[in-house]
Amino acid sequence: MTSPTPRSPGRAGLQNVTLHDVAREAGVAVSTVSRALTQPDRISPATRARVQEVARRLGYRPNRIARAVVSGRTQMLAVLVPDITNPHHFGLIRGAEERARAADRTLVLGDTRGDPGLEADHLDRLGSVVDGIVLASSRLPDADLLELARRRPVVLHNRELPGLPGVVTDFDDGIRQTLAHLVALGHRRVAYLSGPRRSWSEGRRWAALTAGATQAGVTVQRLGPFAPTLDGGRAAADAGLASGATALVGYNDLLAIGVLRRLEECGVPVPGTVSVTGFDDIFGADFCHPPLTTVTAPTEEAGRALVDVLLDDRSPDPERIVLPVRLQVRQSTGPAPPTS
Amino acid sequence: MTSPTPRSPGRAGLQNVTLHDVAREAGVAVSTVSRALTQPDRISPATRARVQEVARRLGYRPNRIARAVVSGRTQMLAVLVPDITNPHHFGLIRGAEERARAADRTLVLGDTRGDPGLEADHLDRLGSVVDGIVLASSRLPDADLLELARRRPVVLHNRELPGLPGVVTDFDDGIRQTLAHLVALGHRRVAYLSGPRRSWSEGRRWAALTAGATQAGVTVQRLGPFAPTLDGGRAAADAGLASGATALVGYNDLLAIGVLRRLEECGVPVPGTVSVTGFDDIFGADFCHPPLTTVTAPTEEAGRALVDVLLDDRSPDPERIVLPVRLQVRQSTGPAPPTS
DNA sequence: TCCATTATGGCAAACGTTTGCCAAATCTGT
DNA sequence: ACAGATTTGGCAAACGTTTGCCATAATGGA
Repeated sequence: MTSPTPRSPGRAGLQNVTLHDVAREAGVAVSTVSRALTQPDRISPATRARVQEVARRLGYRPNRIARAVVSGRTQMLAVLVPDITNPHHFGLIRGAEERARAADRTLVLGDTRGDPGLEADHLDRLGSVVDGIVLASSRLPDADLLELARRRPVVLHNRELPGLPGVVTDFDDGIRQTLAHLVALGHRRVAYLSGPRRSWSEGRRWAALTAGATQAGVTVQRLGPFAPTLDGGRAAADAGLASGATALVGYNDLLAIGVLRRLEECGVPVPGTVSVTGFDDIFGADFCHPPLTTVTAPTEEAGRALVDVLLDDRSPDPERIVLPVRLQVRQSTGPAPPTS
Repeated sequence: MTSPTPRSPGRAGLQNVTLHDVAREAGVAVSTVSRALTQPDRISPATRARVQEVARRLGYRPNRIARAVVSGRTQMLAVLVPDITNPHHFGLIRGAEERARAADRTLVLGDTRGDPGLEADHLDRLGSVVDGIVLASSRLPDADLLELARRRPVVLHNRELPGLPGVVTDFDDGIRQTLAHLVALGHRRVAYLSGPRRSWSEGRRWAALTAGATQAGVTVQRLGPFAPTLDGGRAAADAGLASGATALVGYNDLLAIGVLRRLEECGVPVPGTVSVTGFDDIFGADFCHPPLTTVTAPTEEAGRALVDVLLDDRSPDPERIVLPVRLQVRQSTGPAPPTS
């Protein structure tokens, strides 16, 4: 069973059997074949059966590209995340996929590496191909986003922009809970290990932190920015130690885990000397050493909500959903050391 | 600055400005616009400049769908992985993206969840859209893969199939190194915590293990199958302990880390009572507790090689690349306990 | 048996591009 | 100033579908 009759190669040599082939073989018009396959009620049972049989026998597969050129829809949705290797996005992706599948859409994923240039590039390529776009933690300027949204439905994750629908994690509350936890443990000097300055969530967390700090009467200083990665965390650990703070609030878990690793290497007891917290509750946060106290968010629900909002485009005005968070206390936080 | 003149909505209400619009505005033919933008040398500098100016002013974006319907190529490549949340695939994805970008292709990612049905579904939807497909650890029957390959260029990762190009990790050598390491530590009874039976790599690992075991004069038993996840590992831990083996070889790191967590909970010293190894060297393998001895493979290189092979389609015969592995010894393995 | 419905299938246009081919215009060398 | 070569831009077909519209065939009621 080698390759069968090498069908007419066409210009691309790829297209297999088309509606025309089926039509010719079945002795009917192209339109009849099309209808027999997509609107069966429109064609008599006899013809329909014959056409379907021929289509099956020839191994006909509809060309979705050609279909899209007339319908204007590809039934594909794009999800762009800044870092696909960040476990934080897993839930989002899974949730989005679940809903996309339920709505009979194909999800395509893209990784922007947190680079606005790459993000724009991806959008340029995908923009005219997909029916809608989920942008997670976009780093693009407001103007670009608005312009994009004029061409395609767009939903933002963890970025707020008047006029565009979005789903955001309740950062403020997460930071508030973290701070309350630390204060209850007796911490009075807190250092924030900041992430990418251009990131919306970074600004949001810092704002919440300063607000909460003044209210609770503790001092908080901002260190960094650091790369939101394990390596970034290693650098952040040193800065955090030098700052004299007794508690380090990391921009996210990736960074916080990097901090923990560095501290362990340096023999600094956690939480004995310094407490560490993260944000996201990613894969690994519960089995690093010590397990990380962090803020957990319902990311799968976020993914579901994002796709729901995207597909539910007959929105009166842009929908805005805020997802609740919860502080997951583990062993990386403890009472502040007695000194100070 | 609200939305500008709402352009003619068309049937889909999405298409923005087309070649026709630019042509009309610039007072030239559609074909001239097309050429001015894609083959600049073909058009006089004066006309070219005018057309480009108009295109820019109108905000023209080529419709890649329409472009694809004539060229037969979308410049998109698909990468399908069985579990996008498995850190093992990160390197592959990153490497593939790097090469795709270099070749000016767009990479779209799909998650099959290790389910042949979903995998087929994805292929059905993407098959007629992308120019080529990278299939990582495909669970599809051979026949399906061959049929798919007849329609689109396909490259397999960690699956061997005569007639199709592929890139595989040197499982045999990885298992061999693992076994040698354990034997050197004095282990004589080894248990293999197996993964999905349908997986090609599973069969491969087990074969290598039995072969190596008889040669080294140690006994090895196969437990499972277990789900290749953290939870699967928890179940595997209990089975492993009950087996009386002094060393547990996990199907992959995800499973092995699950084993470690379960053992820690149960207060079983690792490697004091039992040694544990994994495969893949994923994110987390170096900061779990204790850090995991595992086999590391050049996954980024795999990703690059896969795309290279895919694009280099003028293959005389299907290319087959085997990537070397290295045992990364950490603290989860140690001397066999003195008993026995 | 005849008229009025309804069911069925075909024709052709359309979607937004690219591209082969041709005619007109411009240039070159004498 | 003229023949030939080259450049420039337009026409129209093509890619594989979907779909509005029309003509014919089949069906129903009287």
